[in-house]
Amino acid sequence: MKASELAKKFAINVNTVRHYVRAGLLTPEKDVSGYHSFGSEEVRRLSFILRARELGFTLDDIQQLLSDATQGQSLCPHARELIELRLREAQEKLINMQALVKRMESAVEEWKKLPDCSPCGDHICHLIEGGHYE
Amino acid sequence: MKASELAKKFAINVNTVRHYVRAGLLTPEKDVSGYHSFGSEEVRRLSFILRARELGFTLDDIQQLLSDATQGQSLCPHARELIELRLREAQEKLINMQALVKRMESAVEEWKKLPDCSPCGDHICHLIEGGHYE
DNA sequence: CTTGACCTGAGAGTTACTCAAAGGTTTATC
DNA sequence: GATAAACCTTTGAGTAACTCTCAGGTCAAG
Repeated sequence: MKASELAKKFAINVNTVRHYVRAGLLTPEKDVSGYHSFGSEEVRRLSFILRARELGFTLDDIQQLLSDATQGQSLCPHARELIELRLREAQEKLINMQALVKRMESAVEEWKKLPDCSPCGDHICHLIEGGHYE
Repeated sequence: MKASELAKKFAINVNTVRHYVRAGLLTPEKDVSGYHSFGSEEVRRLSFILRARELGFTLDDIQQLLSDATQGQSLCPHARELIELRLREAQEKLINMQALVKRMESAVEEWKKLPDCSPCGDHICHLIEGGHYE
């Protein structure tokens, strides 16, 4: 199976496949003409990668898990540790995003009540400069 | 005022100040020995930059707003357009983050019920491979 | 045999910093 | 006056996870 076929199978960009090859997450063989040849093992690895990605693991995490696995170690404890770390990070990021969206929504609301102004010596943009949205 | 003094005044990293200079957001003069000299205009610009950043504008957005302003145009309409765009983007990102955190939380919960397994021919890591968290 | 549709690896671009290296300046001390 | 510490500067690289582009090789059809 060539890179483009693999990409189509999983409905991802072919460049993403190549990116994973470059990063060492996938290690396909090569045919005589230098084309990648992905076998069923590589298909299974890609499926693992995509599922782990959906769970919030970084590519580095996934790389570690895969190399643990090929060394015959049980990677479940490692996976448990990692996801709890990534979960905490994601929760924190989520809180920040929520606060940002709230600030933006407030600003948009407040600005509806304010007129546009021409710039003068004292203002770059009074919408942004003022403390109106807090 | 030198870069380090400006950074201290706003409690930001001095490298951030330099980054804004490099990006053209701040345009300080130079003294005889080649040191940056930030005047009150630059202080006001940095204050604008930081406030706009808090509202979710990108540095590129901010650059545009500032250059509009120096060209004597009213940038309020532009600012309104931009923030509505950035707000929609942020809302979408927020929804994705919420879904991700939910998936992660479900996975952590489900995994508590499952034992670790040694890797065998059929599994890389059954925690991740299985459909247990959906 | 040439055209067009593939494939490859390598390199750059994205965001907003952050850090480090190499070298110039200033200040204090001896 | 020499020197060392503590500044400052510009420049280049590193971060995450792709995405895109480029130059060049391969292959099937007409």
